[in-house]
Amino acid sequence: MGRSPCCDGEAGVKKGPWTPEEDKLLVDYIQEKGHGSWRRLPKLAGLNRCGKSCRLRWTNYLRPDIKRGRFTDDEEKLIIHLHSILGNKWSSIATKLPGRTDNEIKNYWNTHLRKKLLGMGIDPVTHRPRTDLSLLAGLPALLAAASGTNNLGGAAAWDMNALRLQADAAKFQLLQGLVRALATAAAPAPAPAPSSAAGMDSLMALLAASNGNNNAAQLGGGVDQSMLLQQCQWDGMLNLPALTSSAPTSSLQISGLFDSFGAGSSGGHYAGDGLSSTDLEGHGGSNVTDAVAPQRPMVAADQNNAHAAGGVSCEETPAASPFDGLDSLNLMDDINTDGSTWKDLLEQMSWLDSNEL
DNA sequence: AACCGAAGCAACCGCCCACGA
DNA sequence: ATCGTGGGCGGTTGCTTCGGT
Repeated sequence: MGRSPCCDGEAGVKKGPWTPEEDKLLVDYIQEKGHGSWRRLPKLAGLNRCGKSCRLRWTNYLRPDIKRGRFTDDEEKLIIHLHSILGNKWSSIATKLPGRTDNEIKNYWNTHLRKKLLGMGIDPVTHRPRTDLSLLAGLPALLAAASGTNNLGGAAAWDMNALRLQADAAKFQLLQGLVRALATAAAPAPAPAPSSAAGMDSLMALLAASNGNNNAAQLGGGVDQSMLLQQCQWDGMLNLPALTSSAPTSSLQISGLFDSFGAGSSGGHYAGDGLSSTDLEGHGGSNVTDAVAPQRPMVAADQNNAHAAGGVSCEETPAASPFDGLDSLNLMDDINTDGSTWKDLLEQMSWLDSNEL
């Protein structure tokens, strides 16, 4: 059904950019009498605009409490965090960012943050690592072909970066599954949440087993497991509500696991999320930093992206971060001549999926 | 200097929902 | 219970600006 546009039948109603004179008419009228009925406002204010246009102009641009200018790092992080929970509920997100309008946040998301997340290998819709299995399935051949030359051109190099992001994403997903498996295994036990050391040991054992080789310190590609684990920890915290929604009995275990890991991280304590929409009530206004997402450890791709996009986390990551080692991530080493390593990984992932908690 | 494509953003469009008659 | 209206929302468009060639 719906209703007809408010300006239907109003021939000659002006559209397009507002002039300073129109702005003044609108501001003066609203400040003196309030907006009242938006439909009647244009005529009363002497504007040749439709009411809807007036309302939009006022709420998105002329309102005196609007904060203009560049989004701060904290605002960026908060938007990303809220979007991971609320989705495209821009008005809801805007209520947590005083002075920002839903339209402004929406535009900023579409033009900046969405690209930034994509560049980090994170799906901006699900906020999970991107895993294009069809691409991964073809990865061994692609990498083998790419490794056939030591002189990659620009396009080929770009492709390699994309492939590395996909590879990282696959590992993150695998690790998430392992964390869930660990939490479920621990669920029947009445014991308190595992300590950081105990949790780390258990995960290391699982990772070693899952890796299918005898080198417990490596998870392919020369990536130290503890580094990947912390990456997984960061990612797991961001996605915890979605992960635990299908396994409520183990959510506390998972939260505890992440809590204990997070307590010692350089980014400061960040409790296992478990954040509901009602929890958000306390995260607005001056407490913006209380609600921001945890700092994601940097990987090489992040640094490239942050450099290009004025990233939020690059400068704040200590130079001596253990994740600096990921700069040397070399996926070539992940691939056996027959590509069996990636095949194993994909099989492990499908096993995890078929045993969804 | 001129042209062109990309990026950014203000504004519009159409649908939906709440509410009152 | 139904219908019409006002207002709000998310998605999209198109203009402007910027940077590269």
